[in-house]
Amino acid sequence: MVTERRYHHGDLRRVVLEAAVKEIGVGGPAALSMREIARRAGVSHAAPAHHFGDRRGVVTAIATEGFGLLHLATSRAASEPDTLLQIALAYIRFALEYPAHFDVMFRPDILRLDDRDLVSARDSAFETFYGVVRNSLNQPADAEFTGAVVAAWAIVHGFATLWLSGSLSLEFGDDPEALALLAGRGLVDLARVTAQQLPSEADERARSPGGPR
Amino acid sequence: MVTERRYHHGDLRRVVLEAAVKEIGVGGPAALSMREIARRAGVSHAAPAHHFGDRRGVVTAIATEGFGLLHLATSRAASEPDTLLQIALAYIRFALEYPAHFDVMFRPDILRLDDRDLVSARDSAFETFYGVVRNSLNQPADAEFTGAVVAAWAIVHGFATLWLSGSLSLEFGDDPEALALLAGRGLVDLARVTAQQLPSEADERARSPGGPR
DNA sequence: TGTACATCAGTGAACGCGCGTTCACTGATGTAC
DNA sequence: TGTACATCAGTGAACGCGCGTTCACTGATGTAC
Repeated sequence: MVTERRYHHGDLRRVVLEAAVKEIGVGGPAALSMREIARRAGVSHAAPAHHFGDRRGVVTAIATEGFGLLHLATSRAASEPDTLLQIALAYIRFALEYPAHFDVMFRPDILRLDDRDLVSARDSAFETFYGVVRNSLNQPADAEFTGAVVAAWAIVHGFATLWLSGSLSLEFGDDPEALALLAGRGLVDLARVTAQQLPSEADERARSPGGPR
Repeated sequence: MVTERRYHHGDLRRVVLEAAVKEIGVGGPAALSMREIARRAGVSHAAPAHHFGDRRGVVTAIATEGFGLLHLATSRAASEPDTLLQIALAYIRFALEYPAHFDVMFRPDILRLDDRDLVSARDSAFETFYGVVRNSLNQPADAEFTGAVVAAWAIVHGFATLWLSGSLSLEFGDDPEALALLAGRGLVDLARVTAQQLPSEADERARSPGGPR
């Protein structure tokens, strides 16, 4: 642990990122300012610009890191026997453990969407997710696969988002993991009713946009 | 249509709200400034404060209006025969039709969470949602009901959020309603697998935080 | 091992800008008599 | 119908503040010879 102040910081990039993450944790990505980040990182206010250009650069770097972490977490889950359940829990755990990263990952308005590293990290993470869903179903047709992926993503993403916004803990207690499992069983009950109310597969196929991509 | 400028506007509250909604549509709730709202509404920059106090006041009013609109939309769906499907579509349609309202409704950090009107509008909207889910299941036990409500909410909320962030349209086409129906069927496939991977009901009940509230 | 030089990382003063807030004001409206 | 007065809604100038950006600078590091 080097605490003495040197002129050349050596690891300023890392420190700035961590400061930004903390700052987002406090005031959300909206309130993020380069001056505030610098203050938190203990460097002059112009220093962060050296590494990231501007706010967008910082946020994009955090999002990229986030997709990397998500990829890691979901990859691990992919090797468990109960893959589908484990990857769902992994997604939710990731969001709750890294709320600032998660927040920023889905905000196209404050990201450099065309950033190479971001795109590549995002793609890796999602390929893993898609792969797990596909393998969990039994040789799914394309439309079936698309629907399942979107449904799976929506439910874990929705759960994480609602929990982070405080909407769930307000009414359903303070143990997210237990509630997620409860929701998993609720999903089964729900699907039974949904199956009866959906238009027939033929109707749906006629309306659908086709397979993925 | 009165276009002449009068000193007393008469309906400034309404106009300010609409200006704020448009502004949020452009730059997100983060970038919202009272000066910009006033500019858009065509009044002096100090006028909006007269009605709303500050930014939080404006945002809280928009969120309140949003919960009112959601309540309206879901109430209508509640009287359809295929209630569960209809309320899900209603939720998603609402979010996509009023993205600024929807955005703001789940941001505790920029709302006056204890605002009476907000709380009451929110409660009304959710009571309708809960009621529909409860009625759709067959006399559900409390834990079953909680799980189903959370699952239903998570999936529609997740779908809406992902769609609005552009994450879904990027890979799955440009027709949200068709994709939502596809996801509905995917949900059924998913539930089949999930049912096998979940811990037993007994295990789950032992872990669960109990019923709602 | 030493020296010269280019490059890189970070500093700190200065700037102009848009913001929220305050405040004395003015125009419009409603009410009492 | 007229007048006086209180109240309300909106104005516009002024303020201080934090921001991003720019720029000449300086300290540290790496490399060539």
